[in-house]
Amino acid sequence: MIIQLDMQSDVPIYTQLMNQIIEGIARGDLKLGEALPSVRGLASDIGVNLHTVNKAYNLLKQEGFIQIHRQKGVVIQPDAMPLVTPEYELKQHNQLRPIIAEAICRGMTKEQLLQVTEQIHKEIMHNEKGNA
Amino acid sequence: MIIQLDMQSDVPIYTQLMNQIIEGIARGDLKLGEALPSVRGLASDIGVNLHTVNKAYNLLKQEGFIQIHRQKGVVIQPDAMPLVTPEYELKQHNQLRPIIAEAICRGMTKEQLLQVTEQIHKEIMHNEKGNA
Amino acid sequence: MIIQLDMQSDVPIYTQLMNQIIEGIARGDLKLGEALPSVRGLASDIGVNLHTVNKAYNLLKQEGFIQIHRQKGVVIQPDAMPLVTPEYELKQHNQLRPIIAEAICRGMTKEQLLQVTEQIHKEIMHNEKGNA
Amino acid sequence: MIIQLDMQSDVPIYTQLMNQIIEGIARGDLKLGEALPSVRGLASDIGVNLHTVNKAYNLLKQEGFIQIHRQKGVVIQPDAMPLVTPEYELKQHNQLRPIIAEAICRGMTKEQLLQVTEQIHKEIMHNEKGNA
DNA sequence: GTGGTCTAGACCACT
DNA sequence: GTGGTCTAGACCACT
Repeated sequence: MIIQLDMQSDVPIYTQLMNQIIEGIARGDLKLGEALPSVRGLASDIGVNLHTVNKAYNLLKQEGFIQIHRQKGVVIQPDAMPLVTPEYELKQHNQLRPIIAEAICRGMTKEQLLQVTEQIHKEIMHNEKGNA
Repeated sequence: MIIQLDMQSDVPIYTQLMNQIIEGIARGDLKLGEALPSVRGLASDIGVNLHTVNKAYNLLKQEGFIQIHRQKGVVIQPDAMPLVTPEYELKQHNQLRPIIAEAICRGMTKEQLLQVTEQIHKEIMHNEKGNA
Repeated sequence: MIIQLDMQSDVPIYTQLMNQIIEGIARGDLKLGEALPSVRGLASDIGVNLHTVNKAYNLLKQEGFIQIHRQKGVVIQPDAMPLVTPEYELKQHNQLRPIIAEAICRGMTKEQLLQVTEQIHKEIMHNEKGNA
Repeated sequence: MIIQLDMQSDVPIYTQLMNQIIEGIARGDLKLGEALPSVRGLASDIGVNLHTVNKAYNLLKQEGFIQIHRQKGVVIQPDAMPLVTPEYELKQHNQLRPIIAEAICRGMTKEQLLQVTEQIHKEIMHNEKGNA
């Protein structure tokens, strides 16, 4: 999978990394149980410090997206993705709310908003290679 | 309008302030041309640093949501809200994408995602006092 | 509160730090809502790197023992300590089991084991200064 | 005796192995003088590295739980288990202390703590096949 | 070779 | 002044 980072962005690199990996899973580029590059391997590939990759991996592990084995390395969670918990619903709500509020201010209709959402959903699922 | 801040959150206070004001406009609590409290007034009202309110106001001005006059003070943009520019569309896209990707990972269907979006849209518009 | 670290121990420093703070709360030396030293302050006080303190603080925050405010600094969770969750019970069980098994091997009776437990409990609660 | 390893756990495998064998002795599944599988045999049985089994066996030997003979192979210490030495008491104390401190923080009473200890003791002794 | 821990040091965001 | 992020580099534990 190709990781694309924007070093100018004010989104922390480790967050961008997490997002890229999560999207990789969503679109099926990364299959459940599939191996990810080692911390040092990925770090040197994308030209960032090992600790930055480590932080991203550890947070993904905490949230249940990946497993880290001390010797075998890192794999996408083989059993099942984390589910929609109440905590997640709250987090998602808090993330979406200001985005939707701004859209309303700027005159987007509900229909336009839903269309954008659907469009992004399609973009992600489009290259989908089938993730169980 | 009542400002609700979460001092525990890791969302910067100035960002929360911006979000609250933008949502206030979206729901019609804040009308076009309406006066906002002075920097000092708001800061002491909600118990935050002067610089924090200042930063929020300045960013809102930059984005075109408010006007700041030396004499008249701060008012919601009287003429018209900023519109849906290509830059805004890009920003919105970049904000929504990782949220939608995570939702897909966790097994939310497109329909559930649209429902959540519609639900939040309704929440914001509900207390609407008419600025459509 | 005095922090005592054993630099020779194979228990990671950040874990020792966590343990010391948790025991400080247990014995009432650290009251709910009380301020803890800043990351850098504590690091220089006890002669370890800032990142080591940071890791301990962040894990304690994750588990709900402390709150971290970006500017105000670090405080013991003011509202209430984390409770006995099923996850915690499992963790505790897994920690205690091998300890108890070894004690049995070495010929300790159940009574002796309970006595040791009670003794340590008393040691911790002894200097207790009253924690709500 | 059945060895149960958790490859996901961050407890090192050699430690898990040691714990399982010690618990096997505690519960009487492994009798004094009883033969243990060879390093190679056990390693291939449970699918772990030779060195891992070796490390576990060597540490168990150091602590006096097993004997390793060039010819006869590995046996549970035939004469008597290691006893409660001052060093062991110190180690046990250091292991139990942070566990008990956290339990106190989370609001467990002394009685609940003793109950958990007793419960685990019973779990281990229950399948006991007599080596009291 | 893998991740884990720790250090030293820098710059940034926030208030 | 506070914590957050990132780098460069080292040694260790585990297999």
